[in-house]
Amino acid sequence: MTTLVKDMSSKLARSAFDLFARHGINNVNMDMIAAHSNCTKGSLYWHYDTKKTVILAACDLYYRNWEEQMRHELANVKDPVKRLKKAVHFSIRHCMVDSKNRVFTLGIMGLALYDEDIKKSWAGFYDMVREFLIVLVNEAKKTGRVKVEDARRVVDLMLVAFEGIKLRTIIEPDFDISAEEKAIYNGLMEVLKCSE
Amino acid sequence: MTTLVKDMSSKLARSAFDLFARHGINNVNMDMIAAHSNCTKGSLYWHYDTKKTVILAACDLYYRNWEEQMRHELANVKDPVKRLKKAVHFSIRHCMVDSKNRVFTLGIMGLALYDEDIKKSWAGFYDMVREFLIVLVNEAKKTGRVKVEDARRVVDLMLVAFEGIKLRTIIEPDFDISAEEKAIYNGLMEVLKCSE
DNA sequence: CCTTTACCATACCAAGCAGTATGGTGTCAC
DNA sequence: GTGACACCATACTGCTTGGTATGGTAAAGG
Repeated sequence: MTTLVKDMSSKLARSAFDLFARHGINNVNMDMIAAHSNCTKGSLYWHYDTKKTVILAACDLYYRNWEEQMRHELANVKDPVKRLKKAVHFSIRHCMVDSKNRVFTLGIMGLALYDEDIKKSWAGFYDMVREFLIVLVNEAKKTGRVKVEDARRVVDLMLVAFEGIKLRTIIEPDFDISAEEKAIYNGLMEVLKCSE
Repeated sequence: MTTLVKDMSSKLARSAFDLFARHGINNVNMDMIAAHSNCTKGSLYWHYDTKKTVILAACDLYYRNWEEQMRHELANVKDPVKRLKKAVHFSIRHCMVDSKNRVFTLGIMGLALYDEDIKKSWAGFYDMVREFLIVLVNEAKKTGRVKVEDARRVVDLMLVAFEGIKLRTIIEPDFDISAEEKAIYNGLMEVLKCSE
């Protein structure tokens, strides 16, 4: 029986993202995505040419979600130093502590090793995040309360440490990332030359 | 025609490592490994039960190689601060700048996402490296020339930044890691509170 | 000398899964 | 009312690749 759904593409992408984030991208097949979306594999292929296009749609969903929530976090924050701190806090909570987002993005990194399109997709998001944080660091620097010579350099270092901490959760199951949130925040802020 | 080889297991592991390091682990199949080793797939399976056991053997080879070369690097270095510096320098050259080792270990990280045995193998190596560096930092601290409160904390941060920099090479093809070697070294030494 | 090990050449299997086919119905827009 | 779109149920294909089978020979060890 036909079930017409408005914005079916988005619904499928969201459904796919949920499964990818819960089980790991490589443990999810197209049959599972169709079943989880309450439609048939034929319908899924009506909207998406390949599994890769589904993965890329899930990526876009993730990027959009990050932007939207980051904008919301900083909406009523005027002070540049506070904005920077809140941005880092949010990133830790959203991309690291949130296990679904963490599992998804680690899976994307794994795929980026072998697939050019997925690599470019992630690189685009990574660049966007970096430029965004560089702007925040430069604004904080203008206040005189943050002593940073090269905003780009400290943001780069902070971001690689950030991704490295996510990797660490793969190999250390006992690494309680929620409990370590404050220590992680302090470590990353120190890298940004912005410690209390 | 039979070709008997001494220490065939090691030869196969080394051959496999070479292919994994050159093409990426997921792009290498058992037929390729047999061909590259100048033997048949039947022979390969005589020595190794599964592809996974081949990968784990290649890991052990990598770990052994790291230990051996690190020991060699520090053989005639007595000064604790010099030993720490040399260790970090060597790690950058061996695990990051060396593209084969970098490709191999990134591939292992990708597999560790989904396979418990590979995860444990890598975790074991990671722990060994960490404990080793903590000892070096503590010895350097004793000289009074390195101001570190918590050796474990700074080594952890340095290691996650290290792994994060490797990830960055996946998404930034123009990131010339050899050219950046000095900047990377300086950044990591700063994290270790050991900058010049 | 006999048994076991260590290989060989070659074919084969299985299994999973991405992706396609097909004949259909319901919905929507004009 | 008609054509295009958006789905359906179900079967099917292809294909890659890990892993196995089989009957063999050469080398090694006792």
